[in-house]
Amino acid sequence: MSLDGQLPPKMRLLRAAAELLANSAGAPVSTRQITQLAGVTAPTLYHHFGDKEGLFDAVVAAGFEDYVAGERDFAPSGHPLVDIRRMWDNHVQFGLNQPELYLVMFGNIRPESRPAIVADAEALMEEMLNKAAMAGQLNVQPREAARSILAANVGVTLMLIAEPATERNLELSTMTRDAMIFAVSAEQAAGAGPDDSGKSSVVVAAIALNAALQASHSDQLSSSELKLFLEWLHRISST
Amino acid sequence: MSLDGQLPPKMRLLRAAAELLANSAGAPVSTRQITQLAGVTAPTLYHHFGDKEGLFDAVVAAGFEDYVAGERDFAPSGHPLVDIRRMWDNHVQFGLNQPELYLVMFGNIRPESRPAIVADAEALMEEMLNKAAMAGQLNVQPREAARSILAANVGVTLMLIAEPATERNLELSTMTRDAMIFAVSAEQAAGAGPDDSGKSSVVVAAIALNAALQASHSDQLSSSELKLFLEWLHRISST
DNA sequence: CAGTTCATATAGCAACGCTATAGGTGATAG
DNA sequence: CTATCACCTATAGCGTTGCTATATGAACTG
Repeated sequence: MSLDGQLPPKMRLLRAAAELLANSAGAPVSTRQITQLAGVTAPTLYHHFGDKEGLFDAVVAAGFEDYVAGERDFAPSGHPLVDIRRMWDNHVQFGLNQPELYLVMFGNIRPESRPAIVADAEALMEEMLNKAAMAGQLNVQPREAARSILAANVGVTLMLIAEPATERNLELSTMTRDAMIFAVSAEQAAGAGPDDSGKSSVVVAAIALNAALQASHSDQLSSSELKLFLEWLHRISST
Repeated sequence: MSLDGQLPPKMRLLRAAAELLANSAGAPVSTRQITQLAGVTAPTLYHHFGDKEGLFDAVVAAGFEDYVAGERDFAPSGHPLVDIRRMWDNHVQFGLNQPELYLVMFGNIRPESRPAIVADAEALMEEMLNKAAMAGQLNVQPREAARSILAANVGVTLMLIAEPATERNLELSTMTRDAMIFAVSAEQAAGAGPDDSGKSSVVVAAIALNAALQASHSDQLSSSELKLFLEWLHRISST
């Protein structure tokens, strides 16, 4: 251990905190661990950061710099809504790559006091949505859209973090993402008539059979009916 | 102070914890506060609940009972998607009415270990979505839809709780809610926009069938044909 | 050189979650 | 009625937490 390079103690504290935060599998990180790893005693921490939370805020700010930098790099694709998608995915990836850091940033919720970082993230997304709005691709006010999308983004990321890593299904993210983006985008209302050309007759049959399945007691279903049903559905699927 | 009625200490602990949790404006609640208010000493707490977290879990379980009861009361409106909307709103209201309790339930995220309550809430919503699926109103698998909606629901509620009460804008909730419900509902698409913005009604029918078949119990499920059938449906509906 | 300021260390406080141990209470068995 | 035993609660205290009052060293400034 010991980050005893010749760096100033302030830096060593930052790095120690970041490292411990990144590797502490869920367990809380104590100031004593941090100061020990930094090769420094307690008052130094409080001299520079005032607070344990102040130190964490500083770590978070540094992490957020990277996060934002990563965003801006590949941001201007010309299609704002595509950029929003990337932004969402980047957000989720950031959360999954550094869950502890992410939890300090977005998971430390307390009533009536929200972390400053949330406002920053909101502003970042609003800025991007503004471009979409100017391109006439937005259905609602950029600010409201940003808040809404970010809320869903955070919710999804938190839920993914809480899951065992083996079970994590990113489809939860993509599905929610597309739902939110679609909801705020202007393209949606395009051509969807209330009553379209009518569903194909095969599908109508499928729905009818569905109703029959629900209504009938299970005994009445012969295997031949099921076979027929299978055949029909098979034919549908190949169109 | 003192909840020294003649209730058993276990109850007094539960009530003391609930009360302190409800009124502790964001500040953490200590076991000493709880035991003092309950007129009891520390070991009693640990005898009955094993843990501070165990006690909180018990409080949460009680709160969740109320929450679920409130859901089921006005649930069966005949229109599952309407019920989902109510469920969402009820969730948000529950969070805003008892923010501390809510934060213990849904805000206490740790990597790789999610609170049991989340699974319960997910199951509750999936159950409701199953009805929608059987009515052919669903676009995706009920489970995925439930996870997605709940994630957004939690995200929105957390964000609202974190905001100063005076600034809370419930439109954030309604907007996100409608976006999510619309996204999973089958009514949206028909022939909208660029290609795959909506799934074909074939998939909708398949999902409905899948839900219906799984709901009808047992006898048929043992048939190998049915297994094949279900498997095949599953393959269609998860595209 | 004296004075001031900044940065770090010594030592320790109050509060935390939790527990080893023991005492008290009620029901059941002899 | 006594003995036993399981259950419940209290006394006292351990180890750790975030944090600080105070003191010491170093490094500029006059």
